[in-house]
Amino acid sequence: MSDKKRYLITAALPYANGPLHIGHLAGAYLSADIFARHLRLLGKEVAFICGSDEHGAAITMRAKKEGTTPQAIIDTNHGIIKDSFEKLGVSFDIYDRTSSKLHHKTASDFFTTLHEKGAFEEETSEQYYDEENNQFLADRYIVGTCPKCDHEEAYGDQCENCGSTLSPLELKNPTSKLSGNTPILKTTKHWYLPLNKEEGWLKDWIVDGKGRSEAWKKNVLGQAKSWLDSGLQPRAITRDIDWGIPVPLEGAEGKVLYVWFDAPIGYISATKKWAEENNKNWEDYWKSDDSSLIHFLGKDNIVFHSIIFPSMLKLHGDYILPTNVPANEFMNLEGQKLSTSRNWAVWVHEYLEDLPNYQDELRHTIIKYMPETKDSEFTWASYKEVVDADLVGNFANFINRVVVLTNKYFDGKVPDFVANAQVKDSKGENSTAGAELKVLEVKLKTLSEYISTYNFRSAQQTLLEISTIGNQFLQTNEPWKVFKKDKEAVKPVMNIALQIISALSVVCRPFIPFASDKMRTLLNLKAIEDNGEWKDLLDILAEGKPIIENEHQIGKPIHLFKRIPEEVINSQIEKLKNNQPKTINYEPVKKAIDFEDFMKIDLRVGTIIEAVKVKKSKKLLELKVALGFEERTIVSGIAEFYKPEDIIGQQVVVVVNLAPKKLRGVMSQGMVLMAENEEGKLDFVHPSHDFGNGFIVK
RNA sequence: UGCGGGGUGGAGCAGUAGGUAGCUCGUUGGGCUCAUAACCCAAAGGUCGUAAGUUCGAGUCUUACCCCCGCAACCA
Repeated sequence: MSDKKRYLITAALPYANGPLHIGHLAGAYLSADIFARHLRLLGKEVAFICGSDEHGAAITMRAKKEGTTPQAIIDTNHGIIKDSFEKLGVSFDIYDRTSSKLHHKTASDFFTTLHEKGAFEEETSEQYYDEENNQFLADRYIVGTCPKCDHEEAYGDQCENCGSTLSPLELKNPTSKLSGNTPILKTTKHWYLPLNKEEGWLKDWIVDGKGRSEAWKKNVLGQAKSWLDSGLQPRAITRDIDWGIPVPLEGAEGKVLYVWFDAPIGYISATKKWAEENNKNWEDYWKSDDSSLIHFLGKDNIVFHSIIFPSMLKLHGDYILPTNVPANEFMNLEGQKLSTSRNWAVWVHEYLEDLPNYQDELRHTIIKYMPETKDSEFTWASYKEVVDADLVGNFANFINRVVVLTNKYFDGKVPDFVANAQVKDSKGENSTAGAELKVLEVKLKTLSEYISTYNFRSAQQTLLEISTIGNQFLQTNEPWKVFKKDKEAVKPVMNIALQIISALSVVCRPFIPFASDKMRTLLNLKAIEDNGEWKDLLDILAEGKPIIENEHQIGKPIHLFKRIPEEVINSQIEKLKNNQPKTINYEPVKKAIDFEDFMKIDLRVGTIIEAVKVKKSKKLLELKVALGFEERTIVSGIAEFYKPEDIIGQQVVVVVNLAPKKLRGVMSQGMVLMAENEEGKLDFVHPSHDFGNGFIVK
């Protein structure tokens, strides 16, 4: 860890078009929270910044679809998200929003400064415009016929049939996905950030590590490098929509800053607001070499935080560059990708409602399975397993044992610490109280080191090792046996055990803050103010002194955690499976065609007689279809839904006069008709009774 | 197709700078009874995706291939 005086920690701004789910927590917020809490406990100056990202076309479209306003959408979601973070104990110093006045001004000024420095390029071009919706169309909202392979549903940026990269202007018969109409061409002017000019120093900085004080994670470097290697392109930073921050230039009416330009500036405006409210100077955090800037995010945001935002900061001047960009990969849920549209997620606000006061349990499980190096998975079964084993059996049980024994034998008073008193260590070897305190000190340092180097899973494991050692320590010393014959000999044992749980009450805080508070109450110790308590602990231990004083009176035993009943996880799994997609987007009806056009298509009934998977492809099956008068080889993209052996004998409808087309090296002579539902699942279209082959369908 | 990540005992994962293969859960046996049927000890179980190469020595480096996941659609 770069040992700086001040730390500016950001977590990616959640997009306010939906609530928060566990994937978000796993991606950025819990790691950031652990990191920030740890630094505060070490007595560092910390600003932990986040807020809602509230601009962008997706929000306006959602508003249109739901018949409401963008403002209403962001107000609702900002409220839910903010509340979820608070209740879960994510300790932002400020959770701001990009629709705020201050942010508008900050982003606007930032743009102006860059513009005055001549950092942008202007370019006028023709773009498709949907007259019904009064807006320019993003590439993905235009479909048409591919100029290369005549596939009829190519997108504005790419044809999924032949894989070629396209521009919307190349498409034949372009159609707006919004209205189904043919869009018109309009000229429009946009400002571009010429990232290609920044390549030089970015390479030095990212690839060679020039001017960086910390090693970056492998996945982050990999992503950033691949962007650099493929050559950076100028990126448009303005858009023709009416929701966002107006471009502060003459002749730019009706244009706004593109969200990814305005969003990261949100970190700056939020810092300003926080500084104002707390009597601090925001520039100390953003413009001083004493400060370390660390961006936490999920992998989809790597390019913005490693390349684009640093370029913006550098071009603006005065700003420091990020020390590190610790990005996590993605978390899956019960074997499947999290998906907002399919409602396949554990929503944080729903979790908090269903399982109130189980915040630490969720935090612990997500940290345990945090996708630090690769995608990981959350299952309710593992949630129960981890809570029962780690939190109940190991952690809380150890604390409970100590508290019960102390109450039983010494009326809840801490017996005296004697440094050279004889005790057994966790392995059963002879040791002294002082030596055992050293063992604890070493563990605390290891734990601290892991957090500082972004190894949060290892850190959590180290935390649990401390209570494991505690459990072993009790086992080898057997105070319940010894007490019967030698009360004095039990005193140093219980003292050490109490030292350990006192330390735990502090160092567990970044992970399970609610338990930390309960432990302080239970032990009758001063409430933690997140201000150097961990450092104090290490200082005391370094002097060989005990953490909790002799004769200190602790409270009565309580259960910090409870086992998760089987019914709870069953009902959660049930709930997940019953979730239906909330909205269905029906494809717009295509343009009318003549009867003659329709009759050009020759459809026939056939039967699949052979099926094998096409090598090197995941979607394609090579089928042999009997059509009566002949047999055809047809390649069909159904491998994800059907096993080859299961579809032999299946009757199908085939387009027999479609021009042959080579797919993955196999010539396909026709097309099997399939119905596709909103999840993209495919099913055969076929006669409802066994029918001969080769007959016409009309 | 381009790019990123990965393939390690039954399951889920660690393996940092090449030198006896670790952890959690599960399984089996034992111990303890202070504790939330929690805790502690021990055992069984792996040719580290495949093939070749570098090396005295490779899970760890090189090359080829096979397989899985993700990003290339403003969902961390």
